[in-house]
Amino acid sequence: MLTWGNRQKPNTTMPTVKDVARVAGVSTATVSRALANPEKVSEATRAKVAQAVRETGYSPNAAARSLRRSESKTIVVILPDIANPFFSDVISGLEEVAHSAGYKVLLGDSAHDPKRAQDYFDLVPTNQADGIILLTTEIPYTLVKDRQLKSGFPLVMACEYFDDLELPTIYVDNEKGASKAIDYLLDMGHTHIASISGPISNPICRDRHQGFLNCLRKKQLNFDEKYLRQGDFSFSAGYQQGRVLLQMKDRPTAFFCHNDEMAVGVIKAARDLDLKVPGDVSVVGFDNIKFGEYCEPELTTVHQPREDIGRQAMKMMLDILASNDVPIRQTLRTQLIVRGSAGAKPQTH
Amino acid sequence: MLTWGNRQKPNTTMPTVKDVARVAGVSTATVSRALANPEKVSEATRAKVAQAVRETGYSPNAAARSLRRSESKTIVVILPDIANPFFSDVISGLEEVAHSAGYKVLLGDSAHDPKRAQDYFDLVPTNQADGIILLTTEIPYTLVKDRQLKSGFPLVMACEYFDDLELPTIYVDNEKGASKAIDYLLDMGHTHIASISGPISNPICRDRHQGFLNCLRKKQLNFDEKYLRQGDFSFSAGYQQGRVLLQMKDRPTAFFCHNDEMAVGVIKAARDLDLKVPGDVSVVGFDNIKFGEYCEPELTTVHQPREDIGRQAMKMMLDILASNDVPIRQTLRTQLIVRGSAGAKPQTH
DNA sequence: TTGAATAACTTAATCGATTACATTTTTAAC
DNA sequence: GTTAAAAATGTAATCGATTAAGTTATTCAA
Repeated sequence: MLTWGNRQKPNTTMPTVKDVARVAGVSTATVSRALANPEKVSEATRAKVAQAVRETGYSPNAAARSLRRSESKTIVVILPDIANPFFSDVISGLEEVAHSAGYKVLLGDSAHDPKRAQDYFDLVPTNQADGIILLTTEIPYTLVKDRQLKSGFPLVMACEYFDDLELPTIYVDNEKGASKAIDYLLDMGHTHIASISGPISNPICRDRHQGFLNCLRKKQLNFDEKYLRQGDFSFSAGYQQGRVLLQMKDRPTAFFCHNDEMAVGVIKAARDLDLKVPGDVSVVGFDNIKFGEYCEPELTTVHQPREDIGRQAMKMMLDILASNDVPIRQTLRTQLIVRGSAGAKPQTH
Repeated sequence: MLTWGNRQKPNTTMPTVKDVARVAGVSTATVSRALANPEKVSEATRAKVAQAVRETGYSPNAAARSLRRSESKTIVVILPDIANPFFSDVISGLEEVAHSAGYKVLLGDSAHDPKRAQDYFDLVPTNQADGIILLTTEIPYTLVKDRQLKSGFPLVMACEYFDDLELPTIYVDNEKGASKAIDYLLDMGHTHIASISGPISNPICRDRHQGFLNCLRKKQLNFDEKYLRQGDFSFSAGYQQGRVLLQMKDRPTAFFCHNDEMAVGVIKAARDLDLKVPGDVSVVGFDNIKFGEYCEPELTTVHQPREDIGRQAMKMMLDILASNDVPIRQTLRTQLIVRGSAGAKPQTH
């Protein structure tokens, strides 16, 4: 078998400021200044240094810089599950802003494991990261609480939030988002609407459910608790819970799902039970993931501006690091995307 | 508006080895050794140090350690597009192995921008990362070539590969994978099979196409070049190319797509043209993304063990860093997943 | 009890960039 | 031509952990 032979630790050590200084015939301080504060150095010297940098192929050692400056130009992003497509776009947005400000993004998949989340949090005091952006509440509360108490700890939440913690947070108005979906279903005559929620321990799920209930109340409709089911945002949770609901004697005629994957799961459950969507059952999702446009029927859903959330979150973080004031809570707008998975209430029902 | 007030740079500086040494009543060298090589320190001292660490809440400064050790315990993973669900699972696998070995994963979305890729590569010589794992060939060839020439540069490829570079690589046998799909379609009587390929500049796409052609040749069938179309692995590429092909007079009866998203795009194109899948057109994808189980019809596809690829790639990287021999090319097995999107060739055709 | 070998520590140099402080050079005003 | 102010540069300390080299303490054999 062809192998990649024993690697010799690079014998060619990288050039350092000293090398550049020697080549340019100046002191290391001048080199450093020429690079960081060019305006504090004479035209001529600047040129000499630039030339020496080119000649030597110098680029500054990040560890040394971090040590001296106590900053790493790295932001940790903690998310519950990297395989969830919802987060991809948020991350794109985060990355974009981070990169253009010279920051790197270190991704922390907490994998539903508190120990791991802890590890990632520790990167900040150890100077490996400058701040933490949380995309999940699914980590030990005390972990977050403790940091939030230290007012110097750069911590930003995005997409979700903690009820009782005053953290800079960027998310969507979930209550209103849900209302848009429910009003739409009510307008189409549905009265038996089921809800496949995310974990109700999650504040955004409670908000969405609240939006749901508000709409019913406005129409003097009661919500039947048996129509509320919890899932974990996965396809299969939607499928399973959907199946249970669809097999009830008085099955709902419409579903509101707390994310698109569960909505797609419900659609599949309906298909397996020979129920037509939207003929027999209407389904509305949340998030507007790319895939929704390609399922059958195309998914009616509530759009979240995911890249924007990412961009804003990273901006907040950079503001915090620059000691600028930052809003405690900032919400972005949702939008109902009407496609084909929800229709009029069936006559026969 | 409620804001998060000006952050005071943490006044409470972190404890250092010195602090621990003072509290424990030993030298810093002893502290360091007690933590790194406990067996070289007496039972009693070890206990004192442990206690002092607990008391002070010490945890070592990563920048200082990196500087001294010239290693960062960080691996950069460069991928073309983080929003592509194919990569999520690969990343999960990478993360898993990295984390359990005390390494962090820094994600680099090259966003199809050569400049960015360059930036990420530079993290290694500047000591911010110990190695690079490439999940794409879509970056400047010279960038990779240059590094590959330095035999000390820790570089691993996964999922894809460069034709003419001897890099440690882990991927799937694409030719064989494609053959499984095509043989299946041939067995069902199809003779007019279209191929929606990824960019043909991509070696894995050439391999897949080769597998395709081999199967035809074995059956003495010719491949009509007009049935070959290139896409960029997106839903919409599949849709567009699929639409074009399906509107031909002698439209193909089956499609082989180089990934699942394009396959789903083709299915949608067929639906829009009132063609039944698999009644009128059969479609086979590649990758076996989660979503394939939830479309209508469920997607027949070629499975790639994505998490495994990720795990193996990271293992290779760690081996390289430990100066162990590493195979130049390692392939994993694909598997044909038969679901509902491909069926017999229509009679009428 | 002595000496050699080993174990347990300590001292101090080191990694490389940054920057406070000190020194030299230039500029500009009179 | 002086001189004060401003600009440019140099010197050396610093960030915090690691570790080579040196010192002291302990063990054990004879």
